[in-house]
Parts: sequence; C-alpha cells; structure tokens
Amino acid sequence: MNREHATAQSARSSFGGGFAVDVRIVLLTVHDGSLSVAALPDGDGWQLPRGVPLASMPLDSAARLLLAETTGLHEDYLEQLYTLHVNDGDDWIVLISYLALVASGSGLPVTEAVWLAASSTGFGDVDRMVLDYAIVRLQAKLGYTTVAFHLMPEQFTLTELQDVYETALSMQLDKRNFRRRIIASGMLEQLDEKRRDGSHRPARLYRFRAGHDPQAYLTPQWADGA
Amino acid sequence: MNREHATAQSARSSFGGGFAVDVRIVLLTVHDGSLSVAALPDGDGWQLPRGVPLASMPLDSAARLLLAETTGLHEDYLEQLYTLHVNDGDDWIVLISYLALVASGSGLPVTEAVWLAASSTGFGDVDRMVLDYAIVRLQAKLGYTTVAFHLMPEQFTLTELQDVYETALSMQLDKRNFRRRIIASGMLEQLDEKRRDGSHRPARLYRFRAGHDPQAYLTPQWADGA
DNA sequence: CCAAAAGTGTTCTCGATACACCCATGT
DNA sequence: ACATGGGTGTATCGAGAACACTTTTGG
Repeated sequence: MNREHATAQSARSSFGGGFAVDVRIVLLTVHDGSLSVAALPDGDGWQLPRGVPLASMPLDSAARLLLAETTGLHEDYLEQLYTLHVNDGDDWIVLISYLALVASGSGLPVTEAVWLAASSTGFGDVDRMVLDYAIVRLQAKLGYTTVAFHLMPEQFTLTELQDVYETALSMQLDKRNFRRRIIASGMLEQLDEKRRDGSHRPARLYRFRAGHDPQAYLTPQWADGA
Repeated sequence: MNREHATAQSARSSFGGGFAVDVRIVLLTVHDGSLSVAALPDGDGWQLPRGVPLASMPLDSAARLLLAETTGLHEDYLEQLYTLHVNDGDDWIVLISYLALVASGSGLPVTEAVWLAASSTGFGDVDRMVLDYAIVRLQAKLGYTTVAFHLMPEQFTLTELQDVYETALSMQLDKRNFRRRIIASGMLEQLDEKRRDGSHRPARLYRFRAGHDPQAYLTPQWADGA
C-alpha cells in the first residue's frame, strides 16, 4: 500500500467545525412468526434504538454499543445502511442508519424495549423510511447471501429455516425446491440428531457450516475501523 | 404517514457536540479506453475530490457542489457508497464516500484535476480503499442496472457501448450475446441515423430509452433530503 | 478486390419452477 | 388406524454461453 497523505488531506479537508451525528439501528428478528423490529417508547409512539456514537471508535463499534445500551442485546449481524442529512427542527443532523439481526426467539432484556411487527405504525417519518429500507435490503440479501443464518438459532430444521425465509420475504416457497437449493448451496451441515416434537416423523437438525457467510459484496471488506 | 416525533427524538439523540465530517467522491469515467478516476494533486501523490459539506443541505447536494468546485464537472450519476469513521492523525473524522459517473470523453475544466487510470498508485490508503470499493460497486451494478447509461454520450453505437462495458468490467464479452441481451432488455432505442467513420460498414446509432434507469434498489428511494 | 468493422442464429447446458406421493412417529 | 408434519424425484422452461460467417462500406 501507499503511504497516507494524512497531513495534506486533513489540512485541506477537515474542520467543518461540528456536525451533530446520530446513529439509528433497525434491529430485526422473526418473532412469533412475523418479521419484528426492536422499538423503544417515544411519547405515544415508538422510536428506533439510537444515540450519539462515541467519537473515538469505528462507527460499527459505536452502533453495537448503542444497540447494547438501548436493547440489552448483542446482535449477530450488523450492516450499515445509509447516511442521511435530515432537518430536525432547526438543526441538521447527520444520521447513519444500520441494519442488525438477532436469532429468532431472542428476548429483550431491557424493559422498555419491545418487539413490534415490522409493519407497525407509530414511528416517526424518518424512522419509518429507515425501517422500510432495512426491510428491502434484508429481503434482497436473503436472495443471494446467507444472512438468514443470523436469524436462526444454533440448530434448526429445514422447515424452521423455510419458515424464516417465508416470513422475511412474505412469500410462500415450494418445499422441495427450497430444500434442493439450500442443500445444493452447501451452506448447511447435517447433524446426527433429530428433533422429536409431536406425533409425527422427527426432523433432522442442521446448522450453518462455518465460514459460509460471504457477507455479500455490498458491504466493503474493510467496513470501517480503518 | 405518521407525525414525526421530532421533539422527543432530538431531545434524546442529538447533541454529540461536533463531529468533523468529510465527503469524498470517486468520479469515474471511461477515458482513452481505460476506467479512469478524477484526481487532484496532493504533495507528490494524488487525492480524491473532497471537502466539508455545507451544513444545511442534503448530503447528496453537498457532494454535487463539492464535486463541481473541485473538478468543474456536473456528474451524470451520484450514489452514496459508505460512511467510515477514520482516524486521521489525532482526530476522528466521519467520512462519507460517493460514487459519481460522467460520460466518456468529458473534459476536466479545473486545471489541477486530471483523469488517472483507476489502478494508478499515489493515493492515500483511505482514498485507495474507497476507490477500490467504488469500482466493485460499479462493476456489480453494470450487471443488473443501466448505470452504463451515465458513462455514454447521448448517442452511441453498440460497439461503443460494448467497449465501455468491457473496459469497466475488464472482461471480454461476446458480441452476439451482448447485443442480444442489451436489445432484449428494452433499454435502448434505435435511431435512424448511422455513423460512418471509416472504410467499413456504418454502424447504427442508439440512445437510452427515457425512464429506463431503475437506479437499483441499493439506493433508497428517498436518498437523502428528507 | 481488399481491408475493416457491422451485423446476425443455433445449439447446449444449467438453474429455476411446477407438481404429488410415501415415511416415521405419537396417540 | 389415523393424523401430523418430514422427506423425496421428475419434467419443463428460459437465461446465458459458446461459436463463424455474411454484409456494407472506403480506398
């Protein structure tokens, strides 16, 4: 690599004085069979987990920290979505939005935080836009990545995996085709155990094969922290 | 839409005091048959067009303005890439990167600005990362969008279009398959004129059909300015 | 008539879709 | 024995890749 022209660069570029910066996180999961988002009460409505990032750490780390503070959860997946400049009253705020995922069934340790159906009303306009965009991104990524991994517990059956896909995509999928594709992709590892949970044939358990999360090409390799 | 809980939101979130914010723009084009990037001299190396955005406008507009100031060009396409928090000497800077495109053959009115081959050395580490990522994004988008449009002049031949694709992708394409796909996509409009430019059969001219730039789903619809 | 780029069709492979029945278990 | 969800195979279609010759012009 080349040396960094840090001095010349900063001399010319930095110091715009002070921008207000705000991080907002769309934390999604599948909860009770519907795509759900973590929300905090805000007056008579709801808001997304948010906060001002600490100044001296990568943004991703700051987002993780804020998410832990507001919801008590450590996400399984975090991806930057988009940066906006919004007019909030008199001031303009630089707003950096993130998509985070946790495994289906995760509780919310922080008492005020709740899971809402992703289609719920009661969010502010900006939060609503960010939330809608997060859903679009998640759906797109389910198609060509293994993000679904981060919505699943350690072990699961193929039917459970299909349910998560169907919920997140709000679309029915063919069982045989789904299984064929998933197996063919090589991202699953078959376990020996089976799950017995009713008066019917037990289901074989699977887990995701290590090193099978290409993380997609939408997020740069470095992804902050440089 | 729901009312915005602006007061409650800002009370809780804003005021992190002052973050230094910097915008960097990767302006790409095809120049002399190679993928090229607009660069400005920086000591004995080069830097990307950059600057501090004006505080009271959407980031996209600020980026456009900075690009015009530094290169004298008005881009045909602008897309946000990624936001980083980088450690520049003692200070941390919030760095918002953009990808911009202009038509092949555009000159650079500002005297210091030059077109460099996109693979050139002499950029700082951060600029290099941002540049590499911009190229990956452009290549990915050529596959499933009509961004190539913004790299072409008003009218062009199929061979010229193919040349741009081949340059940007650094990959050879089959002439017949390329034409079939491009025509089948319906994004081109055949013109009556032909271009005579040598001792050989003249080529039919095309232009992009209006309203055929789905702008991809990677960029949110609102894309700033809310 | 020769050089140079424009233009044009067919075959093959592979991934995606549609679709219906038998299997293992608990009660 | 029956109800319940688990599990499997085959035929069809369309998109993408490989591949070579004829056409039109200027010199």
